[in-house]
Amino acid sequence: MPELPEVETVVRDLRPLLSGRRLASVQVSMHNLRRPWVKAWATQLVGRRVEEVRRRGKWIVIALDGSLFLVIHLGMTGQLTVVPGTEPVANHTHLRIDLDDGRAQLRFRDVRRFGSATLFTDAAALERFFEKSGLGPEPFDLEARSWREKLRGTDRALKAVLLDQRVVAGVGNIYADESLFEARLHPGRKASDLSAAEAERLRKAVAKVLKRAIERRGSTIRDYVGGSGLRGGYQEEFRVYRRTGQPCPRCGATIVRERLAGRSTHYCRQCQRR
DNA sequence: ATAGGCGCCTGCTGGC
DNA sequence: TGCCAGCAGGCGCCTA
Repeated sequence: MPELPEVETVVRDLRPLLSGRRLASVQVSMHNLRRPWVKAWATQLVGRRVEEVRRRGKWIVIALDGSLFLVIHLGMTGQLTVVPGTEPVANHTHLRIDLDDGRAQLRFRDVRRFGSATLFTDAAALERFFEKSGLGPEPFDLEARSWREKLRGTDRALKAVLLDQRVVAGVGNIYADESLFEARLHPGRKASDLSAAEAERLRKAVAKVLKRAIERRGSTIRDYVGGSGLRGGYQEEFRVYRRTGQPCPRCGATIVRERLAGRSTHYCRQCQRR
């Protein structure tokens, strides 16, 4: 699911709803997510105050007082919302945390359970976690020179490079395809073959596409909703993703789909030449 | 060290 | 209508 624009939307939605609130009772489901639940969490979380809600790549970080960090990844089908506690509990809801206003509840729902929730007990441990995964720079902070060098240093296909969270954090299958279309680059092009101008075009395209998608509150194909349950709107602006067989908005040629880097990849053969 | 493939899960869609 | 293959916003582990 959720790539950077969706996660950013969740974070922006949750920030005013969670900041300053204290966590009350915690309930976890019997199913493990990607990582098993740790029973001790429930007691560790109770009474903590939310100091900050932020994003790093596709990770949501809820910073609590006492240097505790609840870190959530939405995987493919994760939903993190704050709803009235009286709202019926949807199936596949794995975590519920009551807030101290006595009415609202933070809920984590994840049908496919590819998501995760992890608790870090100090800032250094959280930092080590991101470091160990090699999480790359945020796309809006990408420095032109290091980006160019990074591309020059690998023979992999552009599609694979964009999906690699170590190269740039937050891009997934939708926005990789949309960015490559915006930059008029074939997804199968070898990164090392790009000219400096092409590399720069791609860097700008990624930022432009992600920025616009955030403005539209991300893309909802099936499961994704923002922090207050609202769907996204960027799917209405897709130019290649999931548009196989339809005309290219730029040249009218037919959009094709191919398997690349193990993922469904959409592009225009006319505008995106090898 | 790097790149590719598979498995983890559930649910929906389209073809027969 | 039913069945089954294929597909889905991701990532981590295993191989070569």
